[in-house]
Amino acid sequence: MAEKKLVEAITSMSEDFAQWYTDVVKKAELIDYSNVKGCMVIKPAGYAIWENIQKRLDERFKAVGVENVYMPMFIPESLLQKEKDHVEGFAPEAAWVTYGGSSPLQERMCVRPTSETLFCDFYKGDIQSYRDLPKVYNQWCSVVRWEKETRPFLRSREFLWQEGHTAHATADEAEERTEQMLNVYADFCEEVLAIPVVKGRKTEKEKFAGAEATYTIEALMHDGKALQSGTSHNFGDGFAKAFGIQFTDKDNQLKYVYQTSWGMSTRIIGAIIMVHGDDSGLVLPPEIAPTQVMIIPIQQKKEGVLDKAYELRDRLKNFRVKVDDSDKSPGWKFSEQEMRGIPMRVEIGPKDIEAGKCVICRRDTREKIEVELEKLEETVAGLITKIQADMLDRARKHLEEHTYTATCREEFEKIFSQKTGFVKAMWCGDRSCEEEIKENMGVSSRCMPFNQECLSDTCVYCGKSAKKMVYWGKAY
RNA sequence: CGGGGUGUGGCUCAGGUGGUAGAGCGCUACUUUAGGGAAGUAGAGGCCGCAAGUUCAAGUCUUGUCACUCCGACCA
Repeated sequence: MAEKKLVEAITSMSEDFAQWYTDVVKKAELIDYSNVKGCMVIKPAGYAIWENIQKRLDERFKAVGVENVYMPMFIPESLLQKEKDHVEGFAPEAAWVTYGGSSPLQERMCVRPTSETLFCDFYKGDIQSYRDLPKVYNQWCSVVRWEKETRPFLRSREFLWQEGHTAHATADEAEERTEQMLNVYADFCEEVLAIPVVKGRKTEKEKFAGAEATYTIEALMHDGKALQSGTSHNFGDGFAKAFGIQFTDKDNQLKYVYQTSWGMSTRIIGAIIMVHGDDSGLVLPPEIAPTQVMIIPIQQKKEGVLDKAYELRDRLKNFRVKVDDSDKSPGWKFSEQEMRGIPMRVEIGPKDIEAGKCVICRRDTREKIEVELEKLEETVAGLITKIQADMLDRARKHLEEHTYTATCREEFEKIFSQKTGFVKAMWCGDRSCEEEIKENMGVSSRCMPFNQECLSDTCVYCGKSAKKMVYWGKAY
């Protein structure tokens, strides 16, 4: 966190975290509010981040055999209704199309809130033999959920995401794929976004509508609230039975397929903001930053300064680098670079040129480093790696320092009344108990982590015998 | 879906008891500046969210309506 706030336009985190978030989103020019309620205009700076996320995630998908497709954006009502739990889960927030031009439709269609039903309908006709399996498809698209309260990136009525949908011959294979994709997300978050996550399984109450099991990665924001950052669902053969997706196996028996789905959305940009940002604005990990280095000329109208800046840019062509040659003052440009979260800037002015040096300033620590011009490339390369690693370390430290343990109800309630973060505690496994915790304490189960520990023998809330260790927290 | 708040230049807002529209910032041009949001001069920009009503006269009063926003419940 920044010690000193240099830009007045951004509310400090400690004063009002929600306002800070909005200020950062606006000042970094990631989005603009649109006149369409609950929808946002993603501006170049924001969309470029999403493009990098797409690129880096998509290459990881391809490496594990995923193929991209595109499905219709409309779902006829009858199709949506085929799986009972699924309809109940999504109908309340569906947007309906009832007219085509001026004539009413014979059957209304919803704008996809998610595409399980479309993939199932397609797979039903496309899969006949075990030779057609597995299907490992993904689509990049937008979906619509009629949210009542919206916030940039975290919750909007339309958002961008990818949704993977697979079909397999066996339950084991489906389970394997579910876990594999969760790991792809977790690795992506840590290695590319520098966001450490807790991997685990959702409780029955929190799982996806229609799923047999939902796995999740949970990240912890700066204010101690949790953000579900990616999910992977194992559907078993539930959807296959509802939609009649059958294939003839090697033994000439007709069988139902086993399915999975998994997704990550633009919401993850909210996580980047709230995990790494500080009081001066956005802080982007170099791996995902659309611009990694901003070169800022000082006294740029002096002979040779701009030329030198362009020369440095050309030397750094292996990185994503730009020169801010606008007619603003240097101080303005510094602030601008910081609000936008550009990982480092290179300051170059007459004094530097004379001394054969430049000044590099890291965005994450604001440390200023004097660098010999001959060593520019290697210094920048080193800093990119260093900043990325340091950001992950700091985020991990924050996660660890805000993860508490409770073994009795009194302790459990005390922690949440005083602090925000994750609380690890044992749970009996009863839905009613979980609901009571939500009701009385305002915290939900985030996940049952894969790394289980036995903290005690009894449920932290009701005292019955404990079945699972759960991460609890307030969530976005 | 329940509760609160706000609508006046691009943005943030000021406009007691009704009298015909203002400031700061931003924007445009020029000049001087330049190592942490520089300064001067000159400009451009508003049927005051919308619709009725009261009145000689409505940004201001009445009613309705729409939009946005915040806090809860529901959700990625």
